[in-house]
Amino acid sequence: MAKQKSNTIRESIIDAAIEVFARTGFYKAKAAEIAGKADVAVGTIYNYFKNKDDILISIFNERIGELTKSVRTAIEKVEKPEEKLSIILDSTISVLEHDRKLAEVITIELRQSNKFFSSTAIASVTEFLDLITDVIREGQKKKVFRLDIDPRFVSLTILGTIENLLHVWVLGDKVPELKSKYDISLVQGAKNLKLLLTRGLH
Amino acid sequence: MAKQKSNTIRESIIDAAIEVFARTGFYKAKAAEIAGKADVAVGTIYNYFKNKDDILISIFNERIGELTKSVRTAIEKVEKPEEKLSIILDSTISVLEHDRKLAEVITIELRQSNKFFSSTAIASVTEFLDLITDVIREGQKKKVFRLDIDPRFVSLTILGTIENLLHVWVLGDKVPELKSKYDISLVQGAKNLKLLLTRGLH
Amino acid sequence: MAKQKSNTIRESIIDAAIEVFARTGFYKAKAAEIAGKADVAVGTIYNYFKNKDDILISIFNERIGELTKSVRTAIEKVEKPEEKLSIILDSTISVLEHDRKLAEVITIELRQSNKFFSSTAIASVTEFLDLITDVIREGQKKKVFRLDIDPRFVSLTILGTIENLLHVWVLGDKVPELKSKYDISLVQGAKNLKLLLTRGLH
Amino acid sequence: MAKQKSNTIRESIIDAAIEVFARTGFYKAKAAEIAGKADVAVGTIYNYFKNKDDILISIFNERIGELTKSVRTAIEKVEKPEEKLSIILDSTISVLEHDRKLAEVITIELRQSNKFFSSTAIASVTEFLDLITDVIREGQKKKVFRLDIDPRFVSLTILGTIENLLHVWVLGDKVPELKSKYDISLVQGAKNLKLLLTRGLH
DNA sequence: CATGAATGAGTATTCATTCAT
DNA sequence: GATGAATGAATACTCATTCAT
Repeated sequence: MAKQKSNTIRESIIDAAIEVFARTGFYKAKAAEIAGKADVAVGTIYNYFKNKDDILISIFNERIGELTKSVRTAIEKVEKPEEKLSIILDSTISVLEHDRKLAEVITIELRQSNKFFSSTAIASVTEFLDLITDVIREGQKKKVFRLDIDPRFVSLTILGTIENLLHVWVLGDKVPELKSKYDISLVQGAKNLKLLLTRGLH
Repeated sequence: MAKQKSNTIRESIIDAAIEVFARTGFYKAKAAEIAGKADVAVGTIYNYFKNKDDILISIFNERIGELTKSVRTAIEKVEKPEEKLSIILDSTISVLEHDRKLAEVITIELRQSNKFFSSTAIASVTEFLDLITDVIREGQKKKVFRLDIDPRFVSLTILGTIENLLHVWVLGDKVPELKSKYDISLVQGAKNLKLLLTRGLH
Repeated sequence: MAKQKSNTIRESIIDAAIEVFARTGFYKAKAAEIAGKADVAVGTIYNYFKNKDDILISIFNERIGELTKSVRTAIEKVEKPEEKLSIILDSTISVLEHDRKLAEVITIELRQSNKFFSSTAIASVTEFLDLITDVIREGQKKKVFRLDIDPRFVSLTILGTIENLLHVWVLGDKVPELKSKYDISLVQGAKNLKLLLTRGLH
Repeated sequence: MAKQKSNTIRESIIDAAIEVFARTGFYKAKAAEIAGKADVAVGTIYNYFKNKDDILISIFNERIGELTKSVRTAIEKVEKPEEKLSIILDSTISVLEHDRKLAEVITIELRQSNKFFSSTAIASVTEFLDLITDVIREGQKKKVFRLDIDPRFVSLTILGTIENLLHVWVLGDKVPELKSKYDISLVQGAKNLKLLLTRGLH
């Protein structure tokens, strides 16, 4: 019960932080505002997180972790690597499309925490990358994917593409010039990416 | 002569800023340290730049501008879109490979300025994206590239891939775990990207 | 209790500020020195006041407000306008004579805040002026004061005289030349002012 | 010729400074803006004045000096102390009414220079006060003014009244509330002051 | 655990003044 | 004398974090 309540408070802090980080940016985000939105006292934040960096890293680890986990589950019962790849793209896009604030945090704010690169967060990304890399490797082993392309490279391409699609999407409102020129929906982007990979990988 | 000297001072400030931004991060970069490295007084910085943001944006605009320009020049005399695309990748990678600090700034620091997105900097990126998009469009018109892929999407993919290759490269020293797993050289990356696109776009 | 304590802190900041403003001048007054004298941290000042201007204006409003209030109370039970006027002068002088630091702030520092004139502070002065103006008007209505003099003018004269008496008094120590020539005590000044007005207004 | 030119430059700096001080306030006035308005280089200011304080003090000394001098000249040929007093008021008001910017500087900005009180400027004011004091003393000797009022007090009253009339006049545009209530023209103020003194001093 | 008042380290920016030309 | 680029001291204010209640 106490645990339950604690979890609730922790969650509301994280939710508030996502919102504030997304709008204000990590460095300009104020603990007081996060506390206000979470409806707790400022000090309470520090009962659940070591510091501001810790909030950002937690958001990242937990949410990316969830994403990776749900994607992994989704491809578990599937056999064909091509199909797995397709599902990875679809489910990733789907999650982010329905949690725009999270997408904003990931895309824009992630790199703003100085301590980020020395933290466990890098592991979260690597885990996601590994998921893709493994699928490609498997496909190569099964001879459905060409062998002359580095599987790790493919995962970097996929992640990079998704990041930029998110970037344009998220920036859309703030930068009309960009939106008018490069307004590709996440879904359309995913479709294109599949087209490119399908032929590019064979 | 005075102009010459001014340019020299401006340049040394920019060089110092690139170095400091890359190591410290934009937000933690101190004006005093930039001034120290540039061998000028703190106040002198503000004779050449409006504020810290202005330095970052200037670096970006000028350097990306140069990159775009040199890439544009490189493909000018070439006819075939496939060849153009290949040259774009090669020259981009080549410039960045020989200017690691620039790569660091682009990759890590670029998104740390809040004012970035409301500035002219977005135009610099767009210009680079447009360059690629136009080549793809041209290829589609000439029927050498498939028509069912959005040219704008391709430029986002290419940019995203380059960004992540840079990211891994630049992060390499700081994050050994990542390096050991995803250590792909820029050149190797470019090669892979060409392989992927060659078949993926036809 | 908490409220009590807060008031105490606020008061000690105001007291410290009065002292520092009076000695250093508003613009040269350092937040750190005020904090030091008030025995609080610098940041604490900003928990109670928006900025330096706000301190000055608060001092002014509150102290002048008290003055006006005490003067108003003093003349409440009195009937004759001449008597009221006399009491106004006496009580004003009396308050200021016993709070020299307040006198210094009013005299020397008051006009040093740029934001002063667009603030509520002007209302405090006006209130004091109105008090006098009303008494004069009342006297005119009762035909004890001549009708050919503008009541508002009289209040400006009285205020101006008090200001200059304060000025000379306060400056005395700093400027010996002035003191030796124009050393009129507040009480002597008030006496003279009454003599001037008694006949001048009839 | 060189002297001529120098004087011209010095004058234009003073004129520019009066304007800038009056609008911006002494502390916020920038040397660069004064230089700009005076159409000289920043460094040139320092060929004519020791520092910013020196400009303000010079303005004060010279202009008040001129005022005192012209007032003194005006009353020279007059015999009666009552008439002298009247002329003092009229000419003072007249000068200030036609040089509003100077009035602003005198009224609002004068006290903002920290070094003011230790300078020669105090002598300028004293000189002006003495002028009035002497006239009153003379009147007392001639038995046209009552003897029970301190002549020095009278000069403080007159100066204080003029200051406040100026203050209201000058503040008029900035503070509508004050203007609507206490809008007395300088001329009307002078007239009232004469009425008050005529009877008050006899 | 929750609170939120108190803390004080930390820094971008300004601008009067200088001085080499 | 005139210039104006370079200087660098000087400081109000912020805000993450603490800790007594």
